[in-house]
Amino acid sequence: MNTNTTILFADDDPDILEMITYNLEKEGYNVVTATNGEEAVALCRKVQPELILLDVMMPKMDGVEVCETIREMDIPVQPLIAFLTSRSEDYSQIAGLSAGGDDYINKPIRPKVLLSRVEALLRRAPISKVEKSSSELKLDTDRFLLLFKGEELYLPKKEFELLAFLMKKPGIVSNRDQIMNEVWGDDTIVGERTVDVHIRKLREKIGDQYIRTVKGVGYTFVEQ
Amino acid sequence: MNTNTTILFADDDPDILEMITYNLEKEGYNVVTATNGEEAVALCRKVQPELILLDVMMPKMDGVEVCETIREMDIPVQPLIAFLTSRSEDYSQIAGLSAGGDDYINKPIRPKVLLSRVEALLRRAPISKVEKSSSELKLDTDRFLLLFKGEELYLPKKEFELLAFLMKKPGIVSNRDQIMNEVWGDDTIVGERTVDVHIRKLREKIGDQYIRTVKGVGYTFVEQ
DNA sequence: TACCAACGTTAAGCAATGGTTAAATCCGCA
DNA sequence: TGCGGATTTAACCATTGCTTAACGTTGGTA
Repeated sequence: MNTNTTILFADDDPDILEMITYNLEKEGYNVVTATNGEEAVALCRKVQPELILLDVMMPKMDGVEVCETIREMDIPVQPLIAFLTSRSEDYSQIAGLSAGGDDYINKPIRPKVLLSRVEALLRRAPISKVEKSSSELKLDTDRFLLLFKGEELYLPKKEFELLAFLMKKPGIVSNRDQIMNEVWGDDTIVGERTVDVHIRKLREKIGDQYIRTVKGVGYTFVEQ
Repeated sequence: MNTNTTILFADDDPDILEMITYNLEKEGYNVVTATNGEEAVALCRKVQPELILLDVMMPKMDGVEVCETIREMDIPVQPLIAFLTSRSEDYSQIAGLSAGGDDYINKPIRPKVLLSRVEALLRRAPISKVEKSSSELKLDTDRFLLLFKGEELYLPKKEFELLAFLMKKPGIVSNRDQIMNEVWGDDTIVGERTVDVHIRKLREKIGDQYIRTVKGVGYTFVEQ
């Protein structure tokens, strides 16, 4: 059975909450529920679920916000996140997935469909989920500071955002376009050398070993 | 770009085929198309795509049958499979996903939605991380590095892409035209000896035993 | 054996790319 | 408005990696 798998389910409708919980528990999953976004974030930190089912429209914090918050959280294993929504418009789907979501399930929810989907999501989750943050270097996005070898280092905004972006996907190579879109925004156009200069300033502060250049491709954060 | 990612797209409607192909290629994916189920299965075996987009209703063999056939195939890496359908009934979704599909996309297809979905699927795909192959030699396409006898080896872009291309179809002989089209692109024309030189540099780094020359035909990656 | 085509090898030149630096500009703030 | 740090640009430099050309080697074939 699925007794080792914890699913966090967040929805503001108690009827749906109850129905889905019943169905998931019948399959042997551990289910934890939240009725608003803030509760979902708190519970995620506490129980560290494998999968989160997020209603998009919720009080306090909507699903997309919750997703973004969780994706920036410093937790050992990032959960899978699937959105539930009755809105089927394009923009909603894109907003959800680009916020770091893994799937999108339309309301009204049919238990059997949901179970199939949950199964498919978990089946595909990477097996080796031991994601360790480098011990010497930690980013505190709330306080906007960098913990480097025990000391607190305040970085300028752009440098901080650039480092945060790279650290979000350690090991994965991001190209200049991706970096500029994410850190500067789609509408801002800056010169080719701008990124380099910020990379240089970061390397000046934290050393060369953390950011690797992949020529012709981009940059990547290297875990130590 | 996504030049290392091949997507097989199967649909019996040539208009949809063209539109989606255009959009995927714009993002840099390699797209291979089929107009019926049997063709899809044959092409899957041949090109070994990372992702297959399957129309559910097709002549000869429907999408679900294709999926089942592929999931039973003995290929080095099982592709991700997503279904496309205009039927949104429950039974169809469940049939699709329990046949071993990874996702379900409703028609009518909106290009932007599809691209988000494709991206989300590939982002999380365990198979695209470390290419399964000989124990001594592993390619990590996200990190742009080669794991060779336990050590990390950074290869220059072209060498990496060339090796990735060959390793994608171990045992299958690729001729120079195929290699140049895939690694260099259709529009770039380089001399005959260029490929040889890159092959040589690769052999210098990983030894002669992995890449075999088939005179008059091309090169092939040899599994150890 | 002599020839030819195909592939291998080498080194050199060149183009692309990123690194570096300093100066200019921007921007918030008093 | 002027200051100071942050950001961006521009110009130049260094390095890497790509390509080519010239020549060497091999293996098949008449």
